[in-house]
Amino acid sequence: MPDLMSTWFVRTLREEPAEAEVPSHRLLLRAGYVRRVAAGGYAWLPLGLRVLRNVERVVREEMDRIGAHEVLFPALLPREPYEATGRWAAYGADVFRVVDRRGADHLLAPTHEEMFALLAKTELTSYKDLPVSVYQVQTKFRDEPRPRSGLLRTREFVMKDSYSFDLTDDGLATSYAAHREAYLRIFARLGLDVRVVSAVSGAMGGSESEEFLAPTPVGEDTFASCAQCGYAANTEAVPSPRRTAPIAEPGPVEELDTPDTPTIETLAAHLGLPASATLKNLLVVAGDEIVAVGVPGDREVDLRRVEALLGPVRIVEAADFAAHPELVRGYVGPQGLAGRAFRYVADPRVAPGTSWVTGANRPDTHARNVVAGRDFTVSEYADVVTVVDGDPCPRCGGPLTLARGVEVGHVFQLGRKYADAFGLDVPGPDGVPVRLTMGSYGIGVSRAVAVIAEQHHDERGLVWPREVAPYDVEVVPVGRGDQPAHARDLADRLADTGLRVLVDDRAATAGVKLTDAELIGVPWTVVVGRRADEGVVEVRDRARGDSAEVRMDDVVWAVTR
RNA sequence: CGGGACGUGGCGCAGUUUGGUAGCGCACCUGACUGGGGGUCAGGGGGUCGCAGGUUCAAAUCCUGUCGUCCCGACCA
Repeated sequence: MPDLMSTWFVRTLREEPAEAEVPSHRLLLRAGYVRRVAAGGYAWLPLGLRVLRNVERVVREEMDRIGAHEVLFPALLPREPYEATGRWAAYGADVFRVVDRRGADHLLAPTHEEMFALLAKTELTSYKDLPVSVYQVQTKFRDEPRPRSGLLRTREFVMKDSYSFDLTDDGLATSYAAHREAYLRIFARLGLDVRVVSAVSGAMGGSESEEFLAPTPVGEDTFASCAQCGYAANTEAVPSPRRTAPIAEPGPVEELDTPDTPTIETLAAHLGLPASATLKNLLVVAGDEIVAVGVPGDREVDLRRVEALLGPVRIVEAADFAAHPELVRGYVGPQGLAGRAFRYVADPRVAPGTSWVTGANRPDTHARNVVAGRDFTVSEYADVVTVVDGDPCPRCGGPLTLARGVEVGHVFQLGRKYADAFGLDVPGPDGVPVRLTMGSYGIGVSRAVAVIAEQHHDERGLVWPREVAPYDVEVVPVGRGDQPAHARDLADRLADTGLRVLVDDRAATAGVKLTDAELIGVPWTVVVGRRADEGVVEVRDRARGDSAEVRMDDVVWAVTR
């Protein structure tokens, strides 16, 4: 049976909701797909729910195709398993915690690695049970610091998460590859343009990890790609090139009188040197330790990457300088840190043998010919700089291009982190216990709906890909004569063939109905108008924007071609 | 959490500077006309001005506090 718009309780909005900035948010609100309930919380209205279900259907079909088994866990989980892996503490403020009437701690699950590992522990009793992959489509909760951009970043969202269990590293690689392929099929079917990029694993732990980023200007992630060799990575995962040789044989360290040059810009201007010849030293506080981070002066320190290395940090403040008189604000140099207890983390460009102009640890004084490995020691090399457009590709050296994207999927080779935490073993063929290895794989299902809208819209409204569209066809009667009756009749016939049909039988003007049809974005609109009595209607293709006059008997053919 | 903006009928906004009858557009209801691109005319209903306290003869407007929302930064599907 076709659905009738006249009986709907949902209305389209003529004006832009003030709260919405990004296109997907604006259009999903205006077209009546969702309504906001709280910051980062949305109600799915009938149209939106149909799209969400379609995305879920595609995800399930492709997960089932690689042999994964669907289950469903609660979102409300006990504290203990998360204690075992250390994530009760590690997740910090990002997890919603609830206390029950007996005073016991629970959490609203941000992800389910622990629970699936425990399920595997009780259910998998032999090497013969492996490999196996299990998944669920389930609501996740994360107390995001800042919900944003409508459905792109919410505090409650639908995620497909799956987990693979293998006996060997090779097996894990195979399971990982199967998921990766399934993800590519899923996103292709959803009509999403995605890039697979190398990623850092973050809170999940594990080694190999790739993100599926959907390029869009409103994306929160920045990724780098190389047109020459196809390399692509989240900028947080792009390694810095190691500078190989010093430019010339450096002389001894020489102090320079450099008054009023506390910044790299003022210093470079004063000396007439490029900023890249200087060594910038950023001091951060990690825990109760001060760590110096050294990068070429023309580079920005990426604090996210520093935090990936050191945990949460803050930039030193006046009080820290007061507590450490040997640190001269604006004139810090690593040679002065030698012999003191400071950790010195440096970009690989600060390679042994390279020579720098840097602070002399005295007010208004810098030093030149300061050589890494001779005059100071780097305690640890790490990728801590912000990657910029045009940086060399770590694989082929070609120029990298930066672009923004939204993460719609992420695949991890977790390894044995969770298996170790729970003692996840099964007897092998020889009866000796084998420690399992895990992978974990996520797709942001509700986010995908927004990202599809982000990638598929025009100035008139949404333009859904066929597979996820709430309906296949919208039938719009225009005219007061026999058109409404013809429209109902045609809609019934279309629905009988299995098409999902919406009829705009509202008592509205043609303009309102046609404008709404474009806003709602169903792939095909059938306008039953002037020539309905002759059995001729107009079939419009929302994506291509064209239309054709078609005999009513041929509409099914026209919209399924 | 740091920075910025904003809370006034369902939606979009004005009114706040300089305190004095709460207003406009859309939407909604009734009637008539119109009928292939958000149509016209006439009539109508609907608002604790986020909340609490304070100042004042009088507060949407001034003061204090508080809650909420959005945007920019640090985290993730």
